[in-house]
This record gives sequence, C-alpha cells and structure tokens, in this order.
Amino acid sequence: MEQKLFKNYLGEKRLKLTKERLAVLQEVFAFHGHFAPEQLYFRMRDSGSKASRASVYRTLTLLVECGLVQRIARSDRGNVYEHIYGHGHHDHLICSLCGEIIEFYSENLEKIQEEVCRRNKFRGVSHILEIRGICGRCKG
Amino acid sequence: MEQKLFKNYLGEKRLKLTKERLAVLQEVFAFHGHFAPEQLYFRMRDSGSKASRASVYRTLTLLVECGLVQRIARSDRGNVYEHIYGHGHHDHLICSLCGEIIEFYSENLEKIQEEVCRRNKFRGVSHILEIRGICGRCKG
DNA sequence: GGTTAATTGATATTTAATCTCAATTTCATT
DNA sequence: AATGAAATTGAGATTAAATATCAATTAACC
Ligand SMILES: [Mn+2]
Ligand SMILES: [Mn+2]
Ligand SMILES: [Zn+2]
Ligand SMILES: [Zn+2]
Repeated sequence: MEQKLFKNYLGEKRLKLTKERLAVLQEVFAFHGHFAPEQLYFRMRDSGSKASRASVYRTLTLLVECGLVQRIARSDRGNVYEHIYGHGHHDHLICSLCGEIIEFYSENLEKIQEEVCRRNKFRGVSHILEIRGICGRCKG
Repeated sequence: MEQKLFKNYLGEKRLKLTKERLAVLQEVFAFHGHFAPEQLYFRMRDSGSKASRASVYRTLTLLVECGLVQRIARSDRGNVYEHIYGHGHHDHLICSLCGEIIEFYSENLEKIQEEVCRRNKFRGVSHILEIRGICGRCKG
C-alpha cells in the first residue's frame, strides 16, 4: 500500500521508482520505531539491501514530502524519523535522563493548533511538538 | 536583572562569573530576535567583546539551563535560540516559503500539555512546538 | 596575597549532511 | 526490443555545527 502511494507521488513529480528508493521504503516500513538516517543506512547494509548513504538521505526527504514518513525531532545528533503511514499522527515526550520516548496524541491539542493557525492567517502543514522532561521511571 | 539571575544560578552551582560569560549574556539580551550560536559569536567579534567560539557555546548551554534563554528550534543548519527573560514563553509558526517566524502563545495549549504530562506520569520541563506551513502573505 | 578548582581558547576532532560528477538506470517513445 | 533523453546513483570530497583537548589563565574563597 505504501508502495503504491510512493509510486503515485513519484509519478506525479516525474521521478523514477528505482530499486534503491524501493529498498529504502521497505526498510523504513519493516522497522517499527524511531530511527536516525545513519541507523537506517547501516541496517540496510547489514540486511543486504543496497543503497548508498546519499540515496538513503535523498529518499528520506522524498518520503517525508509525500507524507509516508515524518521527521519527529532534531536531536543533538541529527534528525530522527519514523514511518507514519498506518499509524496516524502523534507527538512525543522525551526523557532527558534516559532518552525514553513516549508517544501521545491529543485531539484537543491538534484543534487548538488549528485555531492558532486560523488566528494568524497561517496554513498549517505539519508540526513538531517535543516535550522534554523526566519520565516516571527516572523520577523514581 | 538578568545578570543578577545568572549570577545566582552560577553561585548555586559553584560556577564562576567570568567576563566572557558576562559578555555573552549582554550580547544575548542586547539583541532582540532569534539567533544561531555562530551568529552570536560573530556579532560579538564585530562589536569588540571577546569570547571564544567554545565559550559562546558553553555559555549558551548555561543560559538555557537557568531559563534565561530557550532553544526554539533546530534548523537545518544548527540550533536557534532567543532570550526569554522578560518576554515569557511562546511558540512559533514558521513559513516554509519565506522563512517568516510568527510568535504566539496559547494558555490553552500549555494547559493541555500539562495534562498530557500528568497522564503519562511525566514531569515536563520544556517543549518545542514548531508549526510549519504557509504564512498569510505567501498564500497570497 | 595565596591556594585551588574552574575556565578559557587555539586548535584538532567528530560527525551529520550535502555536494560532485562520471557512469548507470529508468521510462516514454518508437 | 531498441533508442534516447533525463533522472539517478554512489564513492569520495566537502561543508559546517558542535564538541573535545589541555596548557595557560583566572575567579572565588580563605
Ligand atoms: Mn513516534
Ligand atoms: Mn520567538
Ligand atoms: Zn527517563
Ligand atoms: Zn511566508
């Protein structure tokens, strides 16, 4: 299903569905969790599918553009992504001590953001909400 | 006033109030707007106050820790900061076309975030909410 | 003033991400 | 299936933000 969507997106933009792009897509959807581009690149090397580092980065950008993947944070060490198709949008609580990432979704929060956009004559397209603090386990 | 707060913070932590740290603090509060560490560093060079690149980065971290400054985003090219003391917390709408940054504050949004933290047994310390989209002028 | 631990800064290092460009591949068209 | 134009790939170079090193300096406390 995500392949079909990706193919459509590429078609519209007169871009080509190469085996490298397909390999990145498959690896991204085979893995469930948050990942950095470098991790994705090395996981692909290990699992035998081939795509250069450059292609991994380039394809990730395309996947974000067409809405199959979202960039959820820009950590101190590079960007963090996750596939989103089939999961729906959500935001994150990030523990500064242990690094745990808790996902949440609040309808209310989304509604109020839309309201904020309206008030500012702004067409919201995406957002990153990243709440940093200390998780239950680390609080003790 | 911000000097007093910074001094207190340093005192509590047994850290020293050096002239470099003071120079960074002053430059940060002399400038009203969003800035990258490198910009701050070069602005200081130009205006004659001296602090090495390392000290600028190190001091920024301290200023964030004590709440005088917030990191508001990680752009494609590094972090973006702004001084916050005397302005209060706010979040940002960022236009993907022209780069304009609109500030906003929503009491409701903050309340709901607290609620989300409570539900997840999480102690929220800070957050970054960055809504990307298209501003009124660019919509046409 | 003397002691001590913190700090500075020039420089090297790390590392994510992008760029380069010749060689290759896709894909629409014969 | 062959052709050709345009897009894509990838190895390696490059960029640039941020951090680490560590000898020399400095602030803070007595
Ligand atoms: Mn997630
Ligand atoms: Mn602001
Ligand atoms: Zn934790
Ligand atoms: Zn705009």
